[in-house]
Amino acid sequence: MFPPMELGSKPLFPSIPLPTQPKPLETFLFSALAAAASLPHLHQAHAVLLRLGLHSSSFLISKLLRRLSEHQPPPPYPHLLSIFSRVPNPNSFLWTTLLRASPEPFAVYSQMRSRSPPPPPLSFTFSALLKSSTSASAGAQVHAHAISLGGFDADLFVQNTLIDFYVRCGGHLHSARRVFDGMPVRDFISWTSLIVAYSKNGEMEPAGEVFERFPEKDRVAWTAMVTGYAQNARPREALETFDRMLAAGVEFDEVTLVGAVSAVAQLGSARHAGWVRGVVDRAGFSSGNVVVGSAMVDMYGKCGLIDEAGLVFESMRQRNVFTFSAMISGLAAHGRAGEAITMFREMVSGTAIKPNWVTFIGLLTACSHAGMVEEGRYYFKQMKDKYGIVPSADHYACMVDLLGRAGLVEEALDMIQSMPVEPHGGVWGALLGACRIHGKTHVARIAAEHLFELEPNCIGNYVLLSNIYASAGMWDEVTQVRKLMRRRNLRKDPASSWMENKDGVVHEFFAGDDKHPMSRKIKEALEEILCRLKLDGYQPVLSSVVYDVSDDEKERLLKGHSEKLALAFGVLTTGTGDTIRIVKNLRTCEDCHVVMKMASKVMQRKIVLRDNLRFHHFQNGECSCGEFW
DNA sequence: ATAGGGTTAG
Repeated sequence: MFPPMELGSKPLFPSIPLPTQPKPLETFLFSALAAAASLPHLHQAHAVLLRLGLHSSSFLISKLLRRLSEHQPPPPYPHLLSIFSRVPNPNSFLWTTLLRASPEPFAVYSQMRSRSPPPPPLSFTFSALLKSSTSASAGAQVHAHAISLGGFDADLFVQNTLIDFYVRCGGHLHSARRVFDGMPVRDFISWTSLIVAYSKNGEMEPAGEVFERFPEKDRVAWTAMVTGYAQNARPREALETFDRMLAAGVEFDEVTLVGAVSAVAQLGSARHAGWVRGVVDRAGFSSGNVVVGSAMVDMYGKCGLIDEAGLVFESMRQRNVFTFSAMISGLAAHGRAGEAITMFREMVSGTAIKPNWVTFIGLLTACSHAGMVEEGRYYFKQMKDKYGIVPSADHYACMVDLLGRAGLVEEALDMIQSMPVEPHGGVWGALLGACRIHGKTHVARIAAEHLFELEPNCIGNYVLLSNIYASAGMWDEVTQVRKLMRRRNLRKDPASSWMENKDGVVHEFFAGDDKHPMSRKIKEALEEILCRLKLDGYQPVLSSVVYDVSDDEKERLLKGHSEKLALAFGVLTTGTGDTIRIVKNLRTCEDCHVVMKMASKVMQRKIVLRDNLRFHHFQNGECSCGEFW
């Protein structure tokens, strides 16, 4: 398994220049070990140590073990142990190195303690034990033991590790805080660890308080705040913090930018995307860092600029499974299933990158949004058989969506009833969505019953069911659902659309509202647009209204839909060649979809509409979704 | 030796 430990004919450590002044042999060999570029190099180095009779040096052997265990995958533990066991009197440092590499660090620790005299543990020894502790009580025992030995009750290193440990083992925030409060001396790492402790538990307010109290905020602490807000779905605050950091003159790095970029992705704002791109470019990180690049691919996809995402993807020097998955999901969200599939095929045949379960979510979503049932079935099977990925409930949700959208609602129901994992809300929700498209009231009732139990507070499900009944003219059932909503004290999310004008001001519109300062002009502009569309044959799609009212009233309600108001506002406030970008919080209706298509042709405008789950690109009377949404 | 990083469905 291991290469023969013999000296080759090639120079051993070509990257290490010979010392100009003679240095002690051990020091020289130590730096050679540190720089050995590959596993074979390390094995050769080991052979040299053996020849020179230095295999008993704790100093050198611990470096060797350390370097060996850094490799992926590391050599098996028995191999490391055999190297270790040739050292007659291992020191604390070497014991700790072995302990870190061992599958059972506690066993190694007790062996170490049973020596006579026992080598004194180091801070580093306890941090290694804490790293491998999985329960809070195990960690607390290490903590208590360290204190009982004396000399560690105020050890900065051990205490810093403890803060991190208490959070990692399941959010024991109070214990982490107690350690922090009891520290006589704190450094950057103590402060940042506590900030991260709160933010990993979704508690950004206390995180912010600690941050403000920290007198010497450094780059990492600022980054922890930016990232914390981004990871807790608070993109505005993430970007505000990033702005403050720039204003304070603190240097940022790639990690900070990743936080900022992912915040912009959540905002979905094309203007912010352009801004953060500029920051990344000026800092010189545009194509050199896989993580920044992958985050940018994702960001552009989520901001509606899918072609820009493709350009970033192409320009990257390195790509990994995150990069490909982000690109595939982006293409899927923009209805470009063919390209998503091509990208997947290129990934599996043109690179050594293995797809993971997230990659398949993107790929299956692409198939389902394009109605490519057979392709979807094929890749679902491939995922299991060829890549050995066990389908999760999320994957089943994609499959139910795929079958259901394509009209195979009964087959989708069968799949749910026979799937080996417990279906969650996403799975039943996909089925309910399919029932809405295909008017399947019977299956809808089944799906809804499960959803009302799994997600009793999710309003969307009730609205969907009531709309399905309404479309079928089952008004008694509609009343029943509405009563149930009232009983459970649920209120409908108002539909809204928004767009950002050139100055970055976000204008939000609600159905039928006239609160916008330009409301009168917007309504006039909309009337004019609709008139022009009618000359081209537009007829309002009255079935999009799910209330039992007269046709005139239906037409009036349709005119109030928020995305139409946003469209009129866009026509009024942007230049003739500009793309109009609208975001809507819910699914868009048939009628608005028709209006957008026709407007894109009649007014010669590109319109990008993001609804709650995907992008529609309207151009020349057609939509990228191919009528499948 | 200890702190901050990207991809996920309805």
